[in-house]
Order: sequence, then C-alpha cells, then structure tokens
Amino acid sequence: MRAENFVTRLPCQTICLMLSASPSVEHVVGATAAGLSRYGSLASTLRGHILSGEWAPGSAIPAETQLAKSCGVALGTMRQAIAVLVSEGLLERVHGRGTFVSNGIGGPSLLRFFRFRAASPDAAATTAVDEVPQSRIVSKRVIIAPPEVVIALDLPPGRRVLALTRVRSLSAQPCLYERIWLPLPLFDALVPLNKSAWDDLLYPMLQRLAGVTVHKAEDNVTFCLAATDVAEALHLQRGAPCARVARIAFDMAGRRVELRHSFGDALSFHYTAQLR
Amino acid sequence: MRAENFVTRLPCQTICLMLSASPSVEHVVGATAAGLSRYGSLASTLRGHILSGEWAPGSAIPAETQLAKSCGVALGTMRQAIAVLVSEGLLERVHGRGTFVSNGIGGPSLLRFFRFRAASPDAAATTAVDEVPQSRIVSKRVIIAPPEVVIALDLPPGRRVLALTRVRSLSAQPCLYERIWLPLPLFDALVPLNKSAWDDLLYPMLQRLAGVTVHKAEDNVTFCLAATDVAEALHLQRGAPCARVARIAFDMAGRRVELRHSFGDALSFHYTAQLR
DNA sequence: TAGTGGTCTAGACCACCTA
DNA sequence: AGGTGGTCTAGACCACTAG
Repeated sequence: MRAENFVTRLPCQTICLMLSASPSVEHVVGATAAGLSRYGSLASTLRGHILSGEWAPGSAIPAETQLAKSCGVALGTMRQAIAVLVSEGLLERVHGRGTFVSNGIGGPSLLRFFRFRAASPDAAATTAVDEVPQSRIVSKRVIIAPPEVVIALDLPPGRRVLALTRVRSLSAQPCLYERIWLPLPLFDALVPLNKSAWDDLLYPMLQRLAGVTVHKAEDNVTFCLAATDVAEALHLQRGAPCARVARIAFDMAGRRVELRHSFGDALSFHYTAQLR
Repeated sequence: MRAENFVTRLPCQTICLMLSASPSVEHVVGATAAGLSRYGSLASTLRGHILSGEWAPGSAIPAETQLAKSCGVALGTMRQAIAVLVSEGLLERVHGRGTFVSNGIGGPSLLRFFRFRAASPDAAATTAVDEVPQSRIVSKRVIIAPPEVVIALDLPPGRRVLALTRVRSLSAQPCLYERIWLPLPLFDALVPLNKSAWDDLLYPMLQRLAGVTVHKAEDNVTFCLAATDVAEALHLQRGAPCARVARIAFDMAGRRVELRHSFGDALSFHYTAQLR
C-alpha cells in the first residue's frame, strides 16, 4: 500500500542502469525497449506508472530534474519522454507548478460539439455549452451483451454489461435520450447503485467508483427515425427524424470502456468538428 | 555571462529581419518585438517565408544547421522553431530527406469522415473512402455575397463571391449536392472557367489556379428537409430528410477561403469524429 | 559518400508559482 | 526564497536517404 515516490523510482532506475551499462544487449529487452529510442523507453516507463495507478490522475509526478537524475539521463532526454506523454494527453505540464497526470475528459467537454438550437436561438451557442444537462436514469439492468455491443466494445461473446437508459434535459426540456452499455466486471461497483444515486455526468462517476479514466472518444453521427421509447422520452412523434450519435469511449490504456447511443430531435441538432 | 546573452540576442533579430527580406510582414513584426521567446520569433519568421510564397508548398526548406547558422542560434533552438510549424501543419519533416512545406489537405482527406452506406454495405467502409467522387458543375455565377456567406466567411458586406452548385457521384450514383461560395477577388482566376473545365477535386484547383492552399476546415453537421433543387439532384422526394454539412475552409494564414453546404440523403449518411 | 533530420549530453539562465 | 517547468547553448554521434 505504499505508493511513495522512492519506491516507484526503483524499477525505473534498474531498467535504465541495465540499458546504459550494457549497450550491446540493450535491444534484447522485450517489454520496455525493443529497438526504441531512449526517450521512447522512458516514455513507456512513465506510462506504466500512470496506467498502473501508481501515479494517480490529478497528482503531480516528480520533477523533471529528479526523474532525469534517478534514471541517469540528461534533462533534455527526460523532457522529450515527458513530451511524448503530453502529446498523448496523459500528462499536463504547468509552468512553475509541476507536471500532472491527466484527469481525462469530463462529460461537459464531450458535449462541446453537440449542441441544441432550442437552448440558444442564435448560432453562437457558446453560452448553452456551459450548461450541464440534468440526467435522469430511466432504466438500469445487467444483461448479456447484445451482438452490436460485443462488436463495438470488442468483448468476448457472452460477457455481461450494465445497460442504462437515461434522459438528459436542458432547462427542464428533454433533449437527449441515451442508451449506455458498460462492460462488466470492470464496472461491477456501479451495479448496486440506486437509480437516483447517479450524477448528471457519467465519466467522473466512472473514475470515482471504478477507477476508470475516460481519455478519448469516437463519435459517429447518423440519422434515424424515432422508435417508441425515444419518441416518448423526447416528446416526439414515433417515426420522427432523429440524430443519433454512437460514441465509443476509451480509457488511458486504450481499452473500450463504454458504448453510448444518444438520440436527439434531428431538426434541433448540430454537431461541429475540426479537420486537421 | 549575462552580458553575453544580451549580445547574442541582438544579432539574431537583425539577421532575422534580413532573412525575411520583406518588411511588409506586419503580423510578424508586432509579435516579434513583444516578449516572445526566441524560437517563437524564429517560427514567425519561417511562417512568413511560407505565407509569402517564398517557400512554395511541397518544396524543401534549407537544412536546420544552415538555418541555425544564418540566424545565429543554436541548432536546438532552430529545431524548436521548426517544431512549432510542424505542429501547426505548415511543415513536414522527413528523416534523411529534409523539411518540406505542407501541401495542405486534399479533397479526399476531407471526405474521410463523410461516408455513405450505399457505397459499402458493411460498416468498415475503408474501401469506399479511397474512391474519389465524380463531380459535375450544375451552375456557376458571380453574385453579391448573401448575408449567411458574409457572416461565415467574415467578408465586408457587398463583396462579390463565385457561387457554384455541383453534384458528386459515386459509381454514377448521385450522393452529394453541394453549394459552394468562393470569395472574390481572391478567386478571380476561376471565374472565366467553363463548367466542364472543373476537376473532381476542388482544393487542388484552388492551389493551382489561385495559389490558395486549404489547410484546415471546420464541419458543422445538421439535418434538414430536402428543398426542390436538392431533391431533384439526389433523386429524393421533396421534403425528404437530408444531412447537411456546412464547411468553412481555411488557408495557411488562417483566412476563411470557402463556404460549402453539402447535402446528402440522411438515411445513408454517417459522419465520424475523434474527440481528444 | 555527403547531406539530411533524430537523438543525446551537461551544463546555464529565465519565467512562473507558492509559500 | 525555493521549487517548478521553459528556453538556450555548443557541441557529439546516430539513422536515414540519396546520387
């Protein structure tokens, strides 16, 4: 239970010493350094510390100078290793304060490209983005993963998932109907939760209760006609045009940790993306 | 020595001005004089060379060592400056060959997130992406920019634009109906072009005939009901559900150089985006 | 073989933040 | 004031690509 810095630094030092002491054998190592540059190996080592939870999300990692010294490399090399993880979004540097493990993406930041005209008559819509929608869990049950979920989350067949449906509202106006699938046993901790115990934002809950940090997501926008449950929840006619956003969320290790289908009234929906 | 630092800093700015050779780069000068880092100033200088056309898209820039020497800075500093432009997408480094000015984004790469189910029954759809749609210009005329275009392209009111409509087809099947607005006089060179003289891909034409490199774009996805012209072009019922992608394209200097509204059958449309 | 970018070092000093 | 990351130097050697 000792997550102290001194303890965590030892394996790094060991590996680094091994690499530098016998240059002729340095490519033999399988896991960390397989024909990699030195800063690449260091990046892998640091990544390991993050993924193992040794360095918790939000916490500061040791200073560059300290890391460089304990790994026996020049400062610039260690900075380069850190830069790799920064570009991956795993670390964040703050001038004068330190380098921190990323907290992942929050719920609101994922809504940033997902707006509703109804909430803001003008096209600017920047104000509406800041408003976090209220969420109400409609149903919650454990099921065997349906084929579509098995494929999207790359699960072994027969795996159980926690299936949620919820309605999200802006200014008490229902605007999104969501079906969410969370793989088990990863999210076992969420199964006993009462419907009313869920927060408005899911991802902070996943981090707090299951230790899973959502770090990346892929959205797929399509169009469909409202099924009965969608229509009822959004106060639409059955068969009304709907926008559907299918999202796959990834954790820091790149594992697929959530599939979500969000439905909204097609005519009051827009989605923005940057290319390049 | 502190004195040494001041001494070494002065000649750099002198040489940089000499390199830029055109005092008309006011956006550079303003930023340079302020408390910018040295590599930041160097980056601005390099950017000026690219935006002025002195370094043409696709061509190699001088070697790092040479640039560093002529600017009187250490190699590492020049590398940092180059890295800035690489991260902006203006430069691309190729190990062993050189550093090249970016050619911008091609037409196909902008279609990468814009796919049609009809063309590929299964969800993978990677094959269909490589297929470049055939384009047929339906109409072409010069008009005063409508209010929406004025806003989207940030034009002075009363400005003329070249307005195009075109139909794009995959395997002879019309799948996209596009309205395109190009600001004048920037694209005056395209005005006299015959309808049949247009290529399937617009952006390479913009570069070749008007010297404008499209470098970034922003897509906004919404849904609407087909107007008469859209419906006819796509062989749909009037009022049928349509996906609309409103795209604003930017050139290397960040100017808005195109507004485009692309319409497709909503039921055979999907759009993918990565978050973070 | 010559030229390019890529990696790495061992320092120095600067800018920023917190206490 | 003391710690953090940010900038910069002046070298060295390696890896890749070309003629």
